[in-house]
Amino acid sequence: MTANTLGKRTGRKAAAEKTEPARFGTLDGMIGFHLRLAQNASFKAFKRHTGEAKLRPGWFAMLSLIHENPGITPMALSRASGRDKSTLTPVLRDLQRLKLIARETVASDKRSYTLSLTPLGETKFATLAEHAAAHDRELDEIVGDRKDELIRLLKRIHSVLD
Amino acid sequence: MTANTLGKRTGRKAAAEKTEPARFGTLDGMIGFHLRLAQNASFKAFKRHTGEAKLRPGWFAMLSLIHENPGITPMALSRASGRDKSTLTPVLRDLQRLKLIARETVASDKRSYTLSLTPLGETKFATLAEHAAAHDRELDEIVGDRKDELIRLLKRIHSVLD
DNA sequence: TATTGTTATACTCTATAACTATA
DNA sequence: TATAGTTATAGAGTATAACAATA
Repeated sequence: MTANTLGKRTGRKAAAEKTEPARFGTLDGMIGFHLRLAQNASFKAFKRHTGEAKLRPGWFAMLSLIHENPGITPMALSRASGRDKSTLTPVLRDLQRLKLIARETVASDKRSYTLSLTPLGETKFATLAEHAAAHDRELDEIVGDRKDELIRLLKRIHSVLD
Repeated sequence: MTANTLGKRTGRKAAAEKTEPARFGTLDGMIGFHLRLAQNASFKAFKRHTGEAKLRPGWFAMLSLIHENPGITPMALSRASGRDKSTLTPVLRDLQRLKLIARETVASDKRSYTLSLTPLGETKFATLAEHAAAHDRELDEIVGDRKDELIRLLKRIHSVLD
């Protein structure tokens, strides 16, 4: 057994893997498989970038959508983020506990309420956006000039399948 | 509030959403965000295709890799599937309990063992592969002739980041 | 009757750390 | 010392179903 002389380097796999890679077969031509691998790798990289800033992965999209759509309701947020409404409750509770978002009752519908970022939330969002941007720049470098093409395809997958 | 007259159609969002969509802002240009949405949509579609066949999402890649690489060890499987070795243990236990895979001790290293599909495992794999292929054909239709390009980009994201 | 938001519950995928038995 | 595999534990993301309040 060829020993691996390299230690683990903060979440990335050892560079010089001596064992020959496995064959992927039909898996190699499957979009779904590579989608999962890429998303997982991106997710881990995102945590590397934002972990220090105490940014929970699910938070950034929420803060960003509320920032862009002040007065948005949880239901609209659910649709925009592609997550079930029930998954929003704990996230919004956490964000409010941290005073990053504010809820306001809406006269026209007493069941619902509107969401907006507090000044503190805006400040925090700006910081988080920098980290997220750094992450996405890393992705940008990888895909190069095919970025628009890639996003277009990913959007289409989401909109057609979901 | 404009009422939505359409019922839910097995996991897909209502077609004619009357509420105007939210603005995405910078999120719209972020690869990571769309990667998550696309992967999630693909995952849900995969479950729609394979749910009847009792195919747990994580199983197909495992069976496929063992099928393609008979005699592969758990560690090699871990690297190939992009999952930590500790996450393989319960999956392999389940697959063995169902008599789909077989373990064999390897003389050269008593710590490890090799994996292969049983005849039953091969049969089951063939069935599952059909369902998975149906799913991927759905993805193929969506991306059209950009499939190779897409897979190339996804592979690069995975290999560079992980 | 239908919808909004909450709660309860559960499932999947994933990771880290500590452990054993080897190497 | 380092590696293979297991176990224990935890966290993130997600979903469904039932519920109360309101539309």
